[in-house]
Amino acid sequence: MAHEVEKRALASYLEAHNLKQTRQRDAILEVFLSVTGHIASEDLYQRVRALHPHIGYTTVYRTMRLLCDAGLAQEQSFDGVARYEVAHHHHDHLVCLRCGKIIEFECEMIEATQNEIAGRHGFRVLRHRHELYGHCAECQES
Amino acid sequence: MAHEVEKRALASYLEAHNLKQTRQRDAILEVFLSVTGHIASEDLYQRVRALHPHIGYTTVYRTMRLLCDAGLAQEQSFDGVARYEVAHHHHDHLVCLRCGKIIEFECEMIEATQNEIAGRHGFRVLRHRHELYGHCAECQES
DNA sequence: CCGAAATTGAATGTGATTTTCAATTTCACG
DNA sequence: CGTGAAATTGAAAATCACATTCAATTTCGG
Repeated sequence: MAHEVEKRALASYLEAHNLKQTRQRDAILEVFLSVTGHIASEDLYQRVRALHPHIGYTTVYRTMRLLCDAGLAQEQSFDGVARYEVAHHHHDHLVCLRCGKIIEFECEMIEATQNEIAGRHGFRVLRHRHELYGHCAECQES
Repeated sequence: MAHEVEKRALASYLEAHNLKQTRQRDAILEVFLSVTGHIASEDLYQRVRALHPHIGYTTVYRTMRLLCDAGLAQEQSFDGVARYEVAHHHHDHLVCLRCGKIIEFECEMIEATQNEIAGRHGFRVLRHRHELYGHCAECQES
């Protein structure tokens, strides 16, 4: 059985919050972790349903919120629909407007400059979003 | 009569696209330009309605889309509701999560670094969004 | 095994747009 | 000036994506 680490993380989050371990939550976590990249709730629901026809959209939706709270997932939104990705080191995104491809990037210098600018305005930054929209290499050719 | 430049810009956009000059469009442009900062369609509608009770929400909504197409307005969305600001030199935003204050900033170095990163991935950047969310100076005190 | 508490999921609600469509207005042309 | 084809308006209804309700079901500590 894969994803043991994440399953244990979820289990301890559930226990710590008086929540219950359920087949649905297990199944959704499993499917979510098996997906690479950024997936919309609707798409995730379709995938979950393929394996577990009895699981409803609401449960998928609520479980993703739970996984975010538990720190296992992160919500993004590039175009109005919420997408989830497996939580890992902070990064920003390059989004292709034609094919929808998403590339992650990170840059120490930008982060540092950001904080410097915020400080200049007396701001304390809690989070940020930095997205570059354009055309990826392949899409520029066609 | 104020905002002559913008009115002329709208007029030529309308003419170039076989669209028509109407009282509503004039009125909405006038109100929009008189507002400083970032305004939500609903708020703009309220302001327009105060002066022109006969203008409906739909028209305000559609006109803002038109103004965006014409390059006179720009749409932003920090929290799920669309906001419009007068189009001017590109900049990014600092958003206070408590009071909603929005501060604009720009940084040559970040822009340059962005393009450099995109280029490294073969991306051609068309636009971007860069928003820092946190607490402004005043809100940190309370 | 029991039962209080949490969870599920179908149905319904919500809020912000977005579209429909009949009535009205604009404006190029006669 | 009139006309009429094409664009616009706006009240109402539709959409979309997410969020909540609530009765039935499941979980799990004792």
